[in-house]
Amino acid sequence: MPELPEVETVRRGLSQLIIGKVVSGEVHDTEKGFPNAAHDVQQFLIGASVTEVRRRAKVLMIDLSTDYSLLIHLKMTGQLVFVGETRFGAGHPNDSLVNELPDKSTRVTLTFEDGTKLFFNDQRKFGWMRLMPTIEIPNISFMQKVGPEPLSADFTAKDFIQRLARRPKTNIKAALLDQSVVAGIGNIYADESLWGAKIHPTRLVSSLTEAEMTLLYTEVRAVMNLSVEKGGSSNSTYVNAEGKKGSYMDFARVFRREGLACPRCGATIEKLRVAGRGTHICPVCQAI
DNA sequence: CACTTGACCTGTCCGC
DNA sequence: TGCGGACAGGTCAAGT
Repeated sequence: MPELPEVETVRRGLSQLIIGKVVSGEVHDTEKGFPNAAHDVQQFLIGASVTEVRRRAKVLMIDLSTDYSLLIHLKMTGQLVFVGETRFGAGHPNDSLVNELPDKSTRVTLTFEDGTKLFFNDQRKFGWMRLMPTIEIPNISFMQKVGPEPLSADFTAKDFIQRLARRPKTNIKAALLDQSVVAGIGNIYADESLWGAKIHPTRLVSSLTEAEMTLLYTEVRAVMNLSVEKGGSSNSTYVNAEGKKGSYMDFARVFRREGLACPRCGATIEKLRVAGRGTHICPVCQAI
């Protein structure tokens, strides 16, 4: 899925596109994609207007005037695509989506009173959308355990080091992917950050020096900030709220670049398996 | 308890 | 061209 930069890109897009819109009675869903009781949908979604679009870690929250929210996790292949038939001109990438959506991956379709639509698509069906009272969001188990936002101004290197210290016997890649340590890092940005800090992904957290962890903190933030700026990374399924792809992969230094030259030292990038995930490294820069 | 591994799904790509 | 297996940006439950 979409990691923090991709979800943030979707959030920014949706903020521009759907705040103030009113959900009409035309809501289509599948049991898997939208498992809320029908009476909740009727009472708290239909007729509600969108007041805010928020993000915490990789979870999106669409707040409604009924004091309910739609919570959405895109997991690996989820998309939230807004289609406004009159909003985009001919030739705009969104234009073709008017006729392409819904498709077989569409799990939920929301229609607004002005005729525009929001599609929740998910090829692999790992993602979810859930309607719940806004005030109860902080109580769900994920929100209780999720770590700090890595790009927030008050997240410091000291915080990062202290939180890593809670997982001393695991490898650093698994620790970065652990959402209770820091929120929002996924497979792409874990690899990119470790390359930036010249740390081998199988190194145990307890073996890292303070200087290495401080550098890793800087790299995590730099990589995430760059990706947010570039609209995230796109493989085959990720698109933003307007159905467009992000360009971070043009800037990736190791992720999915196995067999190519390391941009720093020229050695050949390798792919291995760490923490059950495909992992990309420069064997020279990131020697154990 | 801390940590690792499978399961959840569908689609695509790669080797035989 | 067909078929089997591995793999894909995440998270949780079950296993050691």
